[in-house]
Amino acid sequence: MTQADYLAKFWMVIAHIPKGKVATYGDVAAMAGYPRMARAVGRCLKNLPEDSNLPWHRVLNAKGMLSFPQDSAKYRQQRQLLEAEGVLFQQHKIALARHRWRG
DNA sequence: TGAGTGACTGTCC
DNA sequence: CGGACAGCCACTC
Repeated sequence: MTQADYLAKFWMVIAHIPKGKVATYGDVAAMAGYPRMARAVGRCLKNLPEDSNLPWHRVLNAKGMLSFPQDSAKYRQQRQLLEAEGVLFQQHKIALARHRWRG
């Protein structure tokens, strides 16, 4: 197993998250077959090129919150993309129970 | 070479 | 509900 192996799997899992649904970093890692590799998922997204068509905005942390400072451009961008798909925010949190994707 | 860091998490107070 | 903590692993000094 190499780094490229799970990065590729994370990519695939994320690509399969349905519109209007979300998954946590841990979920993505587990679905890809690498439980406890949440951080690796984060790294994966961090390295994503701007022009990738990966729905990276559907991935959030276990608290149901975005992993960016709330006053950052990234936060606003991700939140807008999610709301555009019908994902509801309660203050700064998402109703995970309602939108969490079960592969 | 080793310590610090980070788009993280589950468990245990 | 929140805070501390130990796993986790590639990357950067």
